[in-house]
Amino acid sequence: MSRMTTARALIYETLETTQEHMTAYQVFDAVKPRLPSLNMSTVYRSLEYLTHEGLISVADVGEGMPIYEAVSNTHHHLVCEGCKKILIVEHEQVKGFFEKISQEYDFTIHTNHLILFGLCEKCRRAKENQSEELPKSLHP
Amino acid sequence: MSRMTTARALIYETLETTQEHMTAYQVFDAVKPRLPSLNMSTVYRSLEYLTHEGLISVADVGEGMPIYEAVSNTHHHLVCEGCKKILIVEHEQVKGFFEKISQEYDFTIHTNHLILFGLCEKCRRAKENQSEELPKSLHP
DNA sequence: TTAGAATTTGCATATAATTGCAATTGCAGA
DNA sequence: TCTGCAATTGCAATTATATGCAAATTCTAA
Ligand SMILES: [Zn+2]
Ligand SMILES: [Zn+2]
Ligand SMILES: [Zn+2]
Ligand SMILES: [Zn+2]
Repeated sequence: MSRMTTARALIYETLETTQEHMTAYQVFDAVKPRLPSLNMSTVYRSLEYLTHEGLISVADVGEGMPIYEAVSNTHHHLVCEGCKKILIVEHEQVKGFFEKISQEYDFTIHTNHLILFGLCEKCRRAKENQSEELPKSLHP
Repeated sequence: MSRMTTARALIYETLETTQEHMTAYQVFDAVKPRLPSLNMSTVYRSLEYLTHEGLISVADVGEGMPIYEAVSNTHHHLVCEGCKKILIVEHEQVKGFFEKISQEYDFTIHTNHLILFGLCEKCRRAKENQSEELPKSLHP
């Protein structure tokens, strides 16, 4: 049977308290003082465990390492590929879509932290003022 | 200016021809015979480049390494966390949602390969026949 | 063509993440 | 409380991915 050990509890508590996205290393740095024996393997394994239990979520926002956060108020993100800004999307805006897909494909969706990439309004405008520069050999 | 080099072109061609999801290593193995000097660093850098150009897409389906594929017919996936099965979702089913979010947040969505995790119908039923087993200390 | 500038590649190295295994810890039952 | 089993952890080693830099390649324009 699986166990909620000291390491796992402290890691979860940290994410829950911080209420911020943290990388595995940030979690390690935050918990280490309270659990000096803590090892990076344990951090990785605990994060995987907590994710699997649905207590935290992990997201790759394309900049370096994946980030983890406690699952409390379900939400999602828009990540701008231009300025790297991360916006929050309320679950309310996504719910309907999930339900539709669930029904259509008879599939229960667990994903609770959707990451959508694209361009924010500012970056889109900035880009419109440049001529497209495709690699030459791919030009029509 | 960026260049469509031999390595990049062969890597893209491989993904385009195969029409399958491939890991970085599978791409390497497939291209190496035609370009013996090929190096894994180049594979990783080329895949990153092609992704950035929007020619291929990358997805982490939770099983081992990320997988790459040519962007041709836009589609998405449902990944069952029980049996690991990967279903295809037509873009038609997603389009409306993307448009709604785009308008609501004034954000141009580029994401073209959405991965949603959950449970397929079979695995959901299988699970319903088990008593939930939460870690003891988290029980209410 | 050919020279020169700019980009990309290979290689070596660094960093991130995973895994096998023995030691430790947590839990259930006596 | 104590005992014994099973799950977890630390550590070392492995694998996956990223990066600095010099050499090679590609492109441009003379
Ligand atoms: Zn978030
Ligand atoms: Zn932006
Ligand atoms: Zn796909
Ligand atoms: Zn399934």
